[in-house]
Amino acid sequence: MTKPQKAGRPTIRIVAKEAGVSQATVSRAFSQPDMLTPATVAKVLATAKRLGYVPNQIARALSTGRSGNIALILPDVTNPFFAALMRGAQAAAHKRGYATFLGDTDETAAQEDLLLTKLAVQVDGFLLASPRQSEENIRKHAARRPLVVINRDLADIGRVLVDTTGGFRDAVRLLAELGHRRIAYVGAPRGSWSNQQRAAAVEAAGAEHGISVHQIDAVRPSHEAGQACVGEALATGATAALTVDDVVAQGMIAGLSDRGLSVPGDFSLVGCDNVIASTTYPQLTSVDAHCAEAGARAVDLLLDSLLEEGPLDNSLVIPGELIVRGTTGPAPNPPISDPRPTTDTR
Amino acid sequence: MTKPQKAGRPTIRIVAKEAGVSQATVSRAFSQPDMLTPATVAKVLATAKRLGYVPNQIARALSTGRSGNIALILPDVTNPFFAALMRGAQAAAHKRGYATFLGDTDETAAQEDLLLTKLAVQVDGFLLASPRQSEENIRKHAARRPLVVINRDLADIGRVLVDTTGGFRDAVRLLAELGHRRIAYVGAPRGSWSNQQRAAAVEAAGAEHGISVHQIDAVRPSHEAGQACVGEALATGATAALTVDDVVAQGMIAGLSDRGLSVPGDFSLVGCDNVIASTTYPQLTSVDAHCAEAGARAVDLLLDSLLEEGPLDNSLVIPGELIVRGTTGPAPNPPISDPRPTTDTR
DNA sequence: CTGAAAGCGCTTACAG
DNA sequence: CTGAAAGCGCTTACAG
Repeated sequence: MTKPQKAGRPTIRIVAKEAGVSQATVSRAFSQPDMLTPATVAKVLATAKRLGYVPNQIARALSTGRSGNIALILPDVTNPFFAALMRGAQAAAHKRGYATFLGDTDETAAQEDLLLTKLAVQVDGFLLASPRQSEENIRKHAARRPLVVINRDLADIGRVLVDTTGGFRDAVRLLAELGHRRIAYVGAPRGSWSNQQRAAAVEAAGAEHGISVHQIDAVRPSHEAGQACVGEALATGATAALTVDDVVAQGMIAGLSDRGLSVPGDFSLVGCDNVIASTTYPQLTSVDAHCAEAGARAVDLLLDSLLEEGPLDNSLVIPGELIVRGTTGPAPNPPISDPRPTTDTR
Repeated sequence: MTKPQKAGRPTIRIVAKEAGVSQATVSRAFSQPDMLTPATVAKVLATAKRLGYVPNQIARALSTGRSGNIALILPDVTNPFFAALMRGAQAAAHKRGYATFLGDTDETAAQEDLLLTKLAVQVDGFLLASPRQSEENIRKHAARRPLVVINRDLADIGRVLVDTTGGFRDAVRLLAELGHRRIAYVGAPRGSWSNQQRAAAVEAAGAEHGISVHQIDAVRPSHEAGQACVGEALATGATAALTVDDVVAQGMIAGLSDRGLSVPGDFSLVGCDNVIASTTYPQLTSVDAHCAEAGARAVDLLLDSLLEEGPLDNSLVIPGELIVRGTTGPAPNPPISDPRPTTDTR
């Protein structure tokens, strides 16, 4: 086996010989220039540039134990929330000189575990978004490598939490003021922290305003699942729904329109994340989850922790607030009923 | 500086001592087990497992020159086309034991160049999707590392091309049959291969069917840009538009609805990619770009090429076909005119 | 089939 | 401020 592409790249030794200094000096010119005379640094850097020398990260990593990489593990890049999160995280990492591995777990705990294990040696730390895994397992991985969790509340583990409680409470209040008396909350996956948090907020706010809340579990936070939930929502007599994310809400718009029902005339809808919300038609009323910011702040938390000793135990809460757009309106009077209650939407 | 987390991980030496064999034998038990007695392999693997030993990829990479990593460089993960592409690529790479770096270039050539340079030493090859960079630059990088380009046609460089020509021709024919006589093509970015290909297909098919085609450049392939193009499209007297992707088409739906115009009653629309097409309202008629498949096949091409000698020169064309949904209908008679021709949509 | 040893390209105490 | 040398954890000709 030939070692691919080795031929062309100059090593530290070549540069040292060419510049008439030792390897150590070349190394220092790049990593600790203040240890050297400005003149030496200049000389080394100049010949390095002339030869096209770039420090080999892999060798550096083996020697120092630091790779300059992080990994972002998430359930599904195709979900706009995670895409935005990733964009924010990648940009923040790049700004601080780190490269980013991506691991898409396809919403499964097993893939999550596998990726965390496999990438461990190649990264200085992990970002784990909306983990589907057991707490015990997460702690096991966190003990091995610095790890920041996004949207899961685990004591003593670095975490960034988007707290949408306030936004959902405001949304319920808005619906109450608009005259809605029965509402639904559509969530998924059942075990996810974000979902539980939002469900609880809706429940509490519903009680406070004296309106009844029906909880619906979607199979997955997807467009299809949202569409498929419309029948159940209508069957409860709800005139409005809040959903775990905008994708599900958008699915519900489609499901309602399948039945000839329009939003917000016949039914009101509130989504969450605010990433595709402004692109749907009609534009979604949504709780802003500050996705990109959450990703960037998680990177900061992780990289800051790398500079210090001791375990990583910072948590950061980003409040998510309600953004009112075009899918919330007065309750219909009388409440509409499902025009095709017996038909499966699939 | 303490070397982070080094303490816990057993090395090959520990395993060798514990199993009573040499380091070479432990190494071979993992990478070339058929060189050893089954009994030896079993013994080594057992003690490795007992000690929790996992081969250190970094050390392996330094020694062999192969990292087991690839990088996917793309303009914007937030664009559903690229998100789907990435998902396909990452899954295919993972299936073959490779980890994937992600580089988001924010649609700029400079970031693209930077990421390609910085990641070079850490990867065995690159996937470069819809490059915004000069051909010369791409060739420079391709000479350094195996590289497969997606949606750019560069002779002698490995590439996967989604050929949507047929789909766009069919779309124009469909519009002609529906009675449309003036249509628009809305594209971006101007220099992109996909955009040029689609623009040319629409132009040619328009000529063939005797209908006039007006070309519009959107600033960026985004929802906002699509929305902003509606005025220009209506001003040309077009009754239908084809767009470079679904996001732009969705933006046009919004822009039309801003003016009280409905789709497909007042205006017909054809998008491309078919990734969010089924989630828009109304559902978009779109040309399927087989995004996930393109990503997966590009990975296969790249990894296959790593096994052989010589330069990488395979190209693969994936045809994209028209999927008719709800945004294409008969031409309005007479053609509608812009209800607010002088107002800026922004 | 197995081992001893050199080497991958860096970094970093330790001297001077 | 600079250098000689050991070491990071593997792999792989080369012997036997």
